[in-house]
Amino acid sequence: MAKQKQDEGLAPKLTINDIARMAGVSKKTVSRVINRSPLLNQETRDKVEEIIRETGYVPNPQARALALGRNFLIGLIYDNPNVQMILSMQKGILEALHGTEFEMVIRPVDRGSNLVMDDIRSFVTRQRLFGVVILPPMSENDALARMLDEEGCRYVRMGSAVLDDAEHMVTSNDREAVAEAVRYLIAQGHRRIGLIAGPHGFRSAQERREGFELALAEAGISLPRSLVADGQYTFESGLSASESLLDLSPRPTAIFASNDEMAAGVLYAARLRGIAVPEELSIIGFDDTPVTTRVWPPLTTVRWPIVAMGRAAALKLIGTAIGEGAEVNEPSHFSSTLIRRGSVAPPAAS
Amino acid sequence: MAKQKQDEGLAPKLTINDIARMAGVSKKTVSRVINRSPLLNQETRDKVEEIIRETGYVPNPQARALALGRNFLIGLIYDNPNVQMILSMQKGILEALHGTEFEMVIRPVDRGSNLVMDDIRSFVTRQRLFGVVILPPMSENDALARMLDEEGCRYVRMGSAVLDDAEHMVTSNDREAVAEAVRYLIAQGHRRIGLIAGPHGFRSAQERREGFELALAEAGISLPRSLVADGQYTFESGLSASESLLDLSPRPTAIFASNDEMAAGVLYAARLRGIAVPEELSIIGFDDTPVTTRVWPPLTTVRWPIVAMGRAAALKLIGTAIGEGAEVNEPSHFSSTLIRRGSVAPPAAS
DNA sequence: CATAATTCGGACACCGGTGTCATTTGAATC
DNA sequence: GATTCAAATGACACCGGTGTCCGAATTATG
Repeated sequence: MAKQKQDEGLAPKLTINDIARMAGVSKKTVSRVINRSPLLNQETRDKVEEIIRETGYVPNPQARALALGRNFLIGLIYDNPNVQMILSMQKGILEALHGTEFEMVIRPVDRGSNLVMDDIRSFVTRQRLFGVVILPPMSENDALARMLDEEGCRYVRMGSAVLDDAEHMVTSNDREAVAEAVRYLIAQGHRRIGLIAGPHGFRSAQERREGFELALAEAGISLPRSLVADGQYTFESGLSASESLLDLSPRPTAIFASNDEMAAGVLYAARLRGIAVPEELSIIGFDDTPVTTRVWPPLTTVRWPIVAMGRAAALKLIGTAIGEGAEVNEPSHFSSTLIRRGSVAPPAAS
Repeated sequence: MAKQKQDEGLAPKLTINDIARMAGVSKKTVSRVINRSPLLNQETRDKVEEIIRETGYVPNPQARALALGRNFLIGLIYDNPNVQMILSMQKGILEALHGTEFEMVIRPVDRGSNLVMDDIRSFVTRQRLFGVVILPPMSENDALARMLDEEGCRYVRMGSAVLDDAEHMVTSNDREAVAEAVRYLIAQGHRRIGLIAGPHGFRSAQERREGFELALAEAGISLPRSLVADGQYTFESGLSASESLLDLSPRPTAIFASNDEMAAGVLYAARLRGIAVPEELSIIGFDDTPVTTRVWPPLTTVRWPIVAMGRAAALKLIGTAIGEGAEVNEPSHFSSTLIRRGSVAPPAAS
């Protein structure tokens, strides 16, 4: 049982009382300065601010949290297997939070577990989170959004389409981005184009699929069921899903995979069978993760601005708090771009 | 200026006073039960615990943080470019923290910025962090450790070797792991083996280099300077560093890259030059990141148990707090294993 | 110039826990 | 049975902020 021996000779922390005494005002007045209360004499405000600056005083977040009944923490909730996306999102959120009093806490949850809801509820209520950012596919869960509303916890949902809840959405337009990618394949001369779809129940998977079908329909190309394979957004699933496509005769001359991991799986499968990419098979992925440039040939893909979206999400949450209360009721919409690398070529003359 | 309208009809949060009233004891007694104070009558303890269980009462972390002058947050500090490692580490830490009252907060810092120290100081003092985990190479910064000591902030340093500060270290033995990998190459018949080293100033880079040299020395193989190239632990640096090695005549028959990203760069460079891997060039990397299985051929590499190390680090920090006060003064040491995939073969007969 | 209206600042309670120290209780000792 | 002592519990201040409400100072008005 080690005794606690703390605070040996540390610079004693300044409190609001110290500042009040030094400024010759009451602590409440200092509090008003900190919180930018409008009903303050400019002189008083200047005086107190001066002292705060000189002393480098910073209010104790724990005390504020207790008094306000709300912590200065932004939660990040995800049940997503895509590490790259998660880290980019963290990066964006941290960028927005940097220099503010907010910190980010993270809660990965088990997709499928039926304790998820309780887990998240206790997460947000115990820590009295200021707000949370929810990543897809969890963000598509309306029950979760309702629960957060009930608990009085702000939230922003990242998504690939505007759901019923525009006010809380930060989105990218996956459907149109995929359509553009597929139009590019068609422009190169491809007609037999395979799709590796994402998992059922993922909104993004559906959006991407719709974009795929849209581009084909525009060009009057029919899509036999055999050219669509189901994947799980993982490398392994992309690898096995592509088997059925590559067994087809005639073989598709191009494959769109609904994310990069699966696209890497397609590439791997092609290699195993000795199919040359891009000469005999063109591949396009989605996400623009680093893997696209590590493999050979580097993969053509769709890039969506994850970091920027993370930043936007965090700003949307804390915007009111730090006094940038602009257009907070609009969904924030981002668009994606096709990144052309080496995995697409015109189909071999057949 | 939106008004704040909170707590509409939420289940009012239970406080320690409620529990005290229900149990017919003082709040201090309830506090003692919560904190497992030893000087409590067993009967009283049981009665209070019973009520706590029934009501599902959870103490307010903000209030505890204020009263104790210490928050229940574990910080993760890194200046490391390796996303995969960071996420694995997060995973390990979160695993250890799950079910406790602790949360994890993250602080990426700019390597090189001279504000780093102040940034971290304000991070740990403002939030009154319970403790922090520091990832390499930042973990090798002794000045940082001293500063944390001064501030009374617990810390654990992840590293590839035990520094002067064994008590706070969680380590893996990179040197021995690399030596084993290189012995494997030698056993396959390789004699001209190139090294792509990590950046100067990284302890892990030095350890890996030493392991490399050790294995060569054991086998009586000399290491000409030309067989060593400097990298930065990035894909691009691996790509360019391997240029000089592959230009050599005679060319090395194998290359050890100090991490997987650079190994992927070597593979890419080989592909650009039409050098067959593994027939004409064997490659071994380090870290066992997913990229090793995405490329062709899949890369032989060294796996170190990052998740387990993250878990160990977090447990080491909170161990005393949750009453598992075991061997906390020992460094926790982990060992790595060679993962054999497809990028190593005996050298072509020359 | 007296009075009312308005603005500004302060006293005090409170958020929900913990530390200190005094008090009560029961058993042990003489 | 009175005294002593240790163990168990409680009263109260305190951590460092914020909300409420009221009084003082300042200005506008009659």
